[in-house]
Amino acid sequence: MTMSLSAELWPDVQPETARRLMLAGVEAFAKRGYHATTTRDIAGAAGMSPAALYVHFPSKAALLFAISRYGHEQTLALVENVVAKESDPVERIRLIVEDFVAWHARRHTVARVVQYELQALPEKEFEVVAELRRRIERIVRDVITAGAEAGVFTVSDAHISARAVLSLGVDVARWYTERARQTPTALGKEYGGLVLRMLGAAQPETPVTN
Amino acid sequence: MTMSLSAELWPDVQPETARRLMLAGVEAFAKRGYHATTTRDIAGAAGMSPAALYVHFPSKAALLFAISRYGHEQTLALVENVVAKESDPVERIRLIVEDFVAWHARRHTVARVVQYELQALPEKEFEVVAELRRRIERIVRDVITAGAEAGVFTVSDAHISARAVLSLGVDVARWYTERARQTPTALGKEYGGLVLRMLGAAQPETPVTN
DNA sequence: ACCGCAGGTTAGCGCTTGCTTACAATGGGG
DNA sequence: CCCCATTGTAAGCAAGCGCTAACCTGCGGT
Repeated sequence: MTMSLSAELWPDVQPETARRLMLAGVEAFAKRGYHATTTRDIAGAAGMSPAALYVHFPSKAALLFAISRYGHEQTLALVENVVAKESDPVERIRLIVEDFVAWHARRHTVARVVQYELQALPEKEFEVVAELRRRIERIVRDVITAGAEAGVFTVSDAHISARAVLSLGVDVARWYTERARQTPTALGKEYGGLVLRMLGAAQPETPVTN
Repeated sequence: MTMSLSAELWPDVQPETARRLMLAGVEAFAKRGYHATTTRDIAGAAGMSPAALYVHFPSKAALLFAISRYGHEQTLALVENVVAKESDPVERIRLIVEDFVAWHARRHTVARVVQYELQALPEKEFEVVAELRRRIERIVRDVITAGAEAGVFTVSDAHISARAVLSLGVDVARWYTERARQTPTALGKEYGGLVLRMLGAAQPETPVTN
């Protein structure tokens, strides 16, 4: 049972035409940036007339917000999921990084918009996603703090460490392309190992897993 | 002997008015993005009429290119400097990261334009800075490879490791602000320690300095 | 058979954009 | 003393922008 990419990305957006517009928007925003993209570009790429966009979204900014919000909710869910399923700080960080990095690689087009087109959001909409971002950062920081207190991590500042961990994941969206030599999953595992060493976690026999 | 920020950033650009335009451009591009910035914004911020920009730059894109090129040349020079002065791979990486991170923090406004407004450059101009970027990445990768062959680093893929090291530095430009709790220099030292652990370098007595 | 509405189109409005043209002021060299 | 290069301005053009008004069309419900 294959499904369209847009249905996979935004399963609960109806109708399918709205999803096609979001997909066209994501691709254009990721490649050229929000402000360099015209509503005609988006509608044209979705195979529709310029005015069709306004049947489904009140403005170009609202389309960006829909994309940005869904993306942030997905990454937050990812992180929350790990914390819910696993309690060991080391494994929590490993899995968070694996999933976070893999998502930013597999969904690098969406991720590029999510991470780098924030500033284009109107103030109110920006505040909504900013709150989601704070929750993500807080979770990572708390896991690191817990690990440090348990003695399994060696860090001088959980704030800075959390930033560094997220930086590694976020920046993947900037450089990853389909032609990369590693699959998203493999890259996630690799980065998981790098991060654990960075946090001074006790090491398994093979320092970096393939 | 104090000097204006613009003279400090671009000492060999003449006349001073051109530098003021570059400074206004940097600030606007960093805050709103290239495409959301108008030539009227830039000229206005520099205290001039809209047409004044075209006395010193043939186009808005040429202004961006001047900013981007200077910035890339500065970071490349930084990295080349370390390699010229130091030969031990561990110290090379430590100093590269310290300087690279400190630059991205201290000059975060310029760095934001350098790292995130690339796509707005016309193709020819983009190719010029892309070549500078490749040289930076190559140097870092070569140092890591040398360290791995000397047995002082433990990495499974120098390509990925170099990307990760640069990611940490680049991403600083995205989140650093003047209100950050660490000075650029302190942040650089902190990140130097994190990176050395990430690369599996043999550790001094205190794993993370400061 | 008819309605109403969701979802689409064509045409175009009012405004802003990057950039150009024509012209003014200033000041150092012959 | 004049000349002209340099550095700036005022005014405005052609194109493209986000968005809207007015209208068309097919279809499920009664």
